[in-house]
Amino acid sequence: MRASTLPLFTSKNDPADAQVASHRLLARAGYIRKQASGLYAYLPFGYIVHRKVEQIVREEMDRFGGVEVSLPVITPAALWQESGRWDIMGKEMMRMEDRHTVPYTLGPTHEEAMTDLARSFLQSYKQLPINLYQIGKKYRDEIRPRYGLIRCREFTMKDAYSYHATDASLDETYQKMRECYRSIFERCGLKTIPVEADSGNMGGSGSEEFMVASEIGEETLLLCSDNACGYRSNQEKTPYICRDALQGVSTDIMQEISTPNAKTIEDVAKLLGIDTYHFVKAVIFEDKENIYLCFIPGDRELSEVKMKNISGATEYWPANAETIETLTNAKAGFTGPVGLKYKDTDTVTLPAAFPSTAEKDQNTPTRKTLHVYFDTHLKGRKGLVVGANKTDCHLKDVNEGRDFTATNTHDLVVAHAGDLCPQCKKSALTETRGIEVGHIFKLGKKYSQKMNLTVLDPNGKPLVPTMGCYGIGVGRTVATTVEQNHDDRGIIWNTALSPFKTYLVSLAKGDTEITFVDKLYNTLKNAGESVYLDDRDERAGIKFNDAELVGFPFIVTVGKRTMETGKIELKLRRTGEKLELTENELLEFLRSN
RNA sequence: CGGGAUGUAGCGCAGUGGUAGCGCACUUGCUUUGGGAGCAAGGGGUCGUUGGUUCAAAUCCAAUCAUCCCGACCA
Repeated sequence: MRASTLPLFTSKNDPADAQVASHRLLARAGYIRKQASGLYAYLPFGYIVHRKVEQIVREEMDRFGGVEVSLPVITPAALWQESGRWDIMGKEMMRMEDRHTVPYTLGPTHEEAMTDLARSFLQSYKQLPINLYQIGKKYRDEIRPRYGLIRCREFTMKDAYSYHATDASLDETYQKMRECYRSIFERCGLKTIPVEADSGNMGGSGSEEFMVASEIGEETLLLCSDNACGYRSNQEKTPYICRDALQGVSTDIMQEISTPNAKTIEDVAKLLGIDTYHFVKAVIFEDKENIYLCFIPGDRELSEVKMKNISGATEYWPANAETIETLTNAKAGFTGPVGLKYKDTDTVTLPAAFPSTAEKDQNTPTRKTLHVYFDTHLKGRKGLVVGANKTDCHLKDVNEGRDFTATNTHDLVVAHAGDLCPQCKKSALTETRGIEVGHIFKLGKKYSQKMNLTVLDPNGKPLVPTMGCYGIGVGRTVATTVEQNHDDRGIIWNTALSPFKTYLVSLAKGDTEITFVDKLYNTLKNAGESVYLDDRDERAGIKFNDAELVGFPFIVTVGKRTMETGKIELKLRRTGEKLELTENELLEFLRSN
């Protein structure tokens, strides 16, 4: 292709809103252009790269047993109502109505749509397993789009959904997809870290995220410092294992102490000279129908992800001051597990002072239910300091099992670097930031069940298939590849993703030289080489700079010097290494690279 | 949704009440021509929008929209 046909859209200025390398370079090198916040147009080079990633994904998915289909971008709300997610998905779902005021969504994901398609033709276990995928646009009304292609409101995703008669079959496909994803990212030249992950409100069990390590990553990964162990996990998912399980020294009888105006754990810890580790922190949330009371070690934060997974809560908020006072007889900051007014068991239907605000039919009880959770690390602890459920008072020398009982224990707190690896239980965890580019997980029967997808099993009995779900962000793959492969002059593509393999800089003046360049260009093309000829009427410097900015792997320069020496100059974009080659040597080089 | 900031030419920016500017880009001509050329001459903006204050508003005030940053949420 020639620049006179397929122009460059490079710019000397960085866009003012670009914070990160991939955004800055993709914009400046003319690959993408912003149309609105989180919405990007792909210019010719950008779209070529995008299609190349899609094609790699397609080839590998096909190789590992995927079957490509294409679903509408718009999904009727009815399908989302069937799965129950219409109300659960929050404001990030783009919603719309047609002229008849029928509600739809611009699909943020397609579990429902694909399962609806699958149930239209799946009738027998003999048709399983099947792994259906599509490559298409997804929409999420992100609170804050940022980092160019890394966090958009419209983005292209490959999403696959597999259906299985047995868990063993699901596991087999899941393992294939693990292999498939490794292969995809390797072909793209993208180094990813596969980590154990939380499956969020998708539901399900086994889950692996493919992360790209990056300081701009929006997720935190915890890795075992012992390579032999190899444990890698999303912080959201990582179980907390305390490194030094200290026991409080005192086993004295529990006593009440006055702690006026000491509301935070830090205040009281300072007052008493006791480490926050020995405190019990109470975190209270409520939603329309429930109150969630979580007790965790005082030196830790509650993991809302873990809390959500355990409680099933979706739209909740921190309990307000009145709720806490009514619940505990004390102001916020003095809640503790000893002598809780309403707690006999772990879940209690509260009195009328706690009306449920859920708008349901009259038969629904109008009282909230209290759920009490303890972090496992509180089990068996002695010498604790806890809120006394009395304003300005705490209790010290509190022993679990004697003064209160931690039933309903869960892993509730956020793990951090320095905690013990939950796998080898010997080494400490270290922390890295990461960007998620792919995610595979075992979904289970959540959607197939709710959407009434059944096939007949060998005995002629209905069977609800179990599902897997596998996603890759195409734009994110492009962006993170640039994040990993650039220098101060521009992007550095590998041959698999580069819009063109060779950037042919023509410095030709006069008919002889121009004829020579045209001939070389045609020779390369006829040899099946992907080559971009910069035939613009520009100065050498501009062409060299643009060539390096757009980042094709090989830069070939032809001009007066070529005429004099008979040698063509080849520069390797990545290393900067220069070679002087004859035309045949050049052809040979390109053929083998 | 909370906190902060910014909207002036295609892009990047200056302009604190008195005739709308700079760099790059763009057009034309001449010179130059292997690492972002020089000279000359040009074109292009109802200063985000609406309202207010004022003899006078890009500039002050209000509202509104948009964009960006920090936080909470998410692929």
